[in-house]
Amino acid sequence: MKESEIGGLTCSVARTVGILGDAWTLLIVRELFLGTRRYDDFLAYTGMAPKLLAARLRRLTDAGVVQKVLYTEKRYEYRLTPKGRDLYPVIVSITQWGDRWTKAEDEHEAPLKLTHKLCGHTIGANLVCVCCGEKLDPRGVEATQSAALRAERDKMREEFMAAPIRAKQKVSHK
Amino acid sequence: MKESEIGGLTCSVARTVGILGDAWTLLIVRELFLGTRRYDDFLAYTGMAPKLLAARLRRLTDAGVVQKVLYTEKRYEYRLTPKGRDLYPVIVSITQWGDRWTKAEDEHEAPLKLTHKLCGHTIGANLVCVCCGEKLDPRGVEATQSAALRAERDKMREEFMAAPIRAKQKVSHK
DNA sequence: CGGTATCCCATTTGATACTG
DNA sequence: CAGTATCAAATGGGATACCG
Repeated sequence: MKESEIGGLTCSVARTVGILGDAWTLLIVRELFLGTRRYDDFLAYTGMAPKLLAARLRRLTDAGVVQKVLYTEKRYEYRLTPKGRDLYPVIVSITQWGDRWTKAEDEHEAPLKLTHKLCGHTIGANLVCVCCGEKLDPRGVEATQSAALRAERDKMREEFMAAPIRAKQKVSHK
Repeated sequence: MKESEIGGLTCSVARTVGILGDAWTLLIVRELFLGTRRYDDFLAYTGMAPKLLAARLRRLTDAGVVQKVLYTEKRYEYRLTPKGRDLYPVIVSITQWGDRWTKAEDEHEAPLKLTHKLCGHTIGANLVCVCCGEKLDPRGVEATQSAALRAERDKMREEFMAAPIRAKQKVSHK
């Protein structure tokens, strides 16, 4: 399979990854949440090549995550749509994981401090069950695959096993 | 800047993205949370080339997200470390965003149903403030950059503006 | 089964220049 | 400011071979 085909799979992770799944795009999303809106600012703060930025912004607008908004006669800026703003939990989760696990020895301060306006405290974000409000962890959650997802995974596995080399190996054992 | 240098920045998002920031790696992490542990199973369920899988697994083990565990005399399997397991909020956020926004017209069922064992209900995960328990959204949170982050961003911007072409453009306006 | 190594072509990246 | 154009270099990815 090609990287570009990942977005076409049944899995929600795969589909999301098909839109956001590269480093530059995630940096762009970070910038959007920091308030960056202009082409040159994205260039300046991410350090990426113009061609790449253009391609990524097109992908994000095509996906409906970002929209081009006219802000003067002929100047556009890029803003998150509601769909894009809904990526907030994703970017916060990523940020907090980075804070917890990638901090350098001599760093005592998180690069980005998130303050919750409502209670005035620095945020530790938790992922909780909407239903009962308890914190979620892998052990407390059971994942059930839909019929469609299971079918697709089984098919991938079968195709993998049926590859010429694998098949030949099986035969050679007789 | 090169994509490979992103992980060296001050920003937590950039550092995390330096480890996880490509489509294949995120699919591998998905598989790990689904219980996949063996090399060939990763190949089968992701459809990626062996060379790429080897490179990604090495990066993940180097980063301490995954560890190789001997499960027979000479067979290794790949498991999430505590650092890796802590990626759960990231992968769940991604999954749920995909469920909400990338579902096809004729799909009525989420590909992956997450059931919270404690309360027995399908999960809708919320990101909440640890302090007051309220749901977090971009508008309710204020992001403050650390001195180090601000310095790095300013430097990037300056370097960008100082690039030969930009400088020349400024001069030409005289 | 569980990988690593190699060859090879297609695509992408990234630095820089150029344009409206 | 907001992009396109160009081009050399790197990476991707597919097939297959090979080893414990």
